[in-house]
Amino acid sequence: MKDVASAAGVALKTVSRVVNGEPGVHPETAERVRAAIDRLGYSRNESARVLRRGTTATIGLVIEDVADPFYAGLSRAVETVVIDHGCLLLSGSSGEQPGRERELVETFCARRVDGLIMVPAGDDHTYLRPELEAGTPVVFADRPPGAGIDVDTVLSDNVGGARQAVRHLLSHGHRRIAFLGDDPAIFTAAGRLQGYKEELGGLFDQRLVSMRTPAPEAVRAAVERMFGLDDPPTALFTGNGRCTVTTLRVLDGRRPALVGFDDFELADLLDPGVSVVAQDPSWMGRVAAELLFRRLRGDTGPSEHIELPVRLIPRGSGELTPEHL
Amino acid sequence: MKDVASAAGVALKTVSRVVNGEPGVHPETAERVRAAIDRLGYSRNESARVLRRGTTATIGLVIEDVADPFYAGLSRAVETVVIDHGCLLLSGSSGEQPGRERELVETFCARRVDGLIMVPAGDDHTYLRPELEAGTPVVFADRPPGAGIDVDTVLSDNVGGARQAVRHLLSHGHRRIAFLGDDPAIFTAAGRLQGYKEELGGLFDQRLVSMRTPAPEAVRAAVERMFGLDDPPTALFTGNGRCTVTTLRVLDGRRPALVGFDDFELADLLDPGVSVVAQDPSWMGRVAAELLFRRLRGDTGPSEHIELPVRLIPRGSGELTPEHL
DNA sequence: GGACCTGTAGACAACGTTGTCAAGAGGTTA
DNA sequence: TAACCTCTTGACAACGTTGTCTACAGGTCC
Repeated sequence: MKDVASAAGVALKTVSRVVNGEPGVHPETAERVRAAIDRLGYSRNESARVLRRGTTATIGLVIEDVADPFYAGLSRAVETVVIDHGCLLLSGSSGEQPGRERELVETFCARRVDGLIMVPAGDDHTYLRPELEAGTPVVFADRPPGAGIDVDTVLSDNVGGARQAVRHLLSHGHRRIAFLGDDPAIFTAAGRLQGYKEELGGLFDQRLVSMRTPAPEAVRAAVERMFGLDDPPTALFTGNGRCTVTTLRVLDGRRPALVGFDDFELADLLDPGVSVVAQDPSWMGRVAAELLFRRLRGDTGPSEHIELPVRLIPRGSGELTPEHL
Repeated sequence: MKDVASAAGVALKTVSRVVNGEPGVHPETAERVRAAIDRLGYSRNESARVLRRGTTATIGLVIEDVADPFYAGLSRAVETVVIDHGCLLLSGSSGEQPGRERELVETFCARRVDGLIMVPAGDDHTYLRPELEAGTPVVFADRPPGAGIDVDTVLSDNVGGARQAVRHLLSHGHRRIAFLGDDPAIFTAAGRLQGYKEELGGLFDQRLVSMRTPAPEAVRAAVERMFGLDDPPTALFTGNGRCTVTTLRVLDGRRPALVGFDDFELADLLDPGVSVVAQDPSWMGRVAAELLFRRLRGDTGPSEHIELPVRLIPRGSGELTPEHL
């Protein structure tokens, strides 16, 4: 900028004014400055600007894994909103490790992001307190913060969605409905288990429940165990996209009725089509990002807790009856 | 930092030394400083550090769309390498729009990213010249830069992969093999078309080729047209993941042999399993990122042009014979 | 002609770091 | 005792912006 100024024969501040489109510069002078800028290939140093202005126009996003389609969709939506607001997105994947989550958040904060959107991996977020007190808005998506932290949150209706899935299977005559879910330490998994239990009521049977990381071997073992029972399940409810896909792989010819939580590409092309309780990751991302920008615009109302509805999409697998087996 | 210094009763510079783990600070003093840091919840302002040091420890990544599984996988791999090097990742999706690509790159450069990895959307990258001359390393992934720009590039073997696919279908007795690809303005699509033509030789028939954005209606129209011919195709080669999936959707009962470029989740669960020529997006991301960091460590050798091999995975659909129809 | 605008331009400090240099305390060597 | 070294510490400038304040020229109003 200094070079541009001397090249154009004006003061530093005048260049600054031109670059920022501030008024009070003679058109002719501005033209001369712009010419010098082009000639020198100058581009403003954002770090200095940030330092001076105190705002980075950068949002941090912490998710579990960009390579997971659910979070990829969420990311894309967040990114779109962020860019529409003239900001940039720093993102990182926690890989479901609380330590990594915290590292990412702290790194983002050291870089003075204006705001933070996170899908937490851990359940202790007291480390956020200094940032929150410093006024950095934070929005939690998909899962709520741990105890003692109250911030804006955007969740899916996990309990309701699970109840809907189970009700659907019940209405098709099933009484032995198994649940294959993720580790119950994960908020969403716990909520879906709760909905499953609530809707099942007296039909609940602990032997038809398996909650663990959806690794192929673990799921296979659980499925084998359940189908080896005297009264095996006639229907399955799978707790998330990964569980659904893994389960489909290990079913291996068996054709129980099945409803999965989370939609996934090609669910309609399988035979039978896979009925799912669909979340909308883009919607979640958009809502979270917009909430964040409302805070950045100065909204200081009490923290919001939004629950997005989910939608059951029948495609065949969830409409199979016990007689079909 | 100033506050920490006065709280600990030392000079600014001493705090700086402690924060950066520089030697020459008495352990006792350092302890006092660390206590003050904890007490005040201080965290270093990275913007100021960047301004002073001139390096941002930030890498920019421009891709086509994070929500596309191929780019999501690539992103994740890049992110991992970047974080292992103590840097952060700024990312953005161009949505296949050259203008957006350029905006993203320019914004990243204004923020002084240390390096840039990009999947280009446009074919004119002369705008990168000032940055390249300023010494910012850039790596192109998946597609090469436009004319006049010579930088490190990591591509898949598009021509070879297409030849492999076509050879596979030929070897199963097919002579009427259609190609459903993306817009040939896209480098990868053009390369795959070329491989298809080369391998097909005299069997090439323009009527069996459709190259356009894989929108459902367009693909459906192309498929209907081809199957309405007097001598319809007995096999299809689809030019990328999106084309493959869309084609599967519109085939609607017809069962030609099929090989797709790009692997996708669940390809094995469809009936028949979908044979594909698989790229490895993680590998591409990792290679690109490692190349970039080699440049950042000072490697100034001539620009590298890496071509990653692809692998044909037979799953059933590509092994159907014409007689099967 | 003086007071008062308005439009344009520049001087200067400040943002929070870090690199450079200098200085004081204390010990060792000649 | 002087000269020299090491260890620890601090003063200060600089990074490239932008906000604030001031200055000047020219016009308008009384």
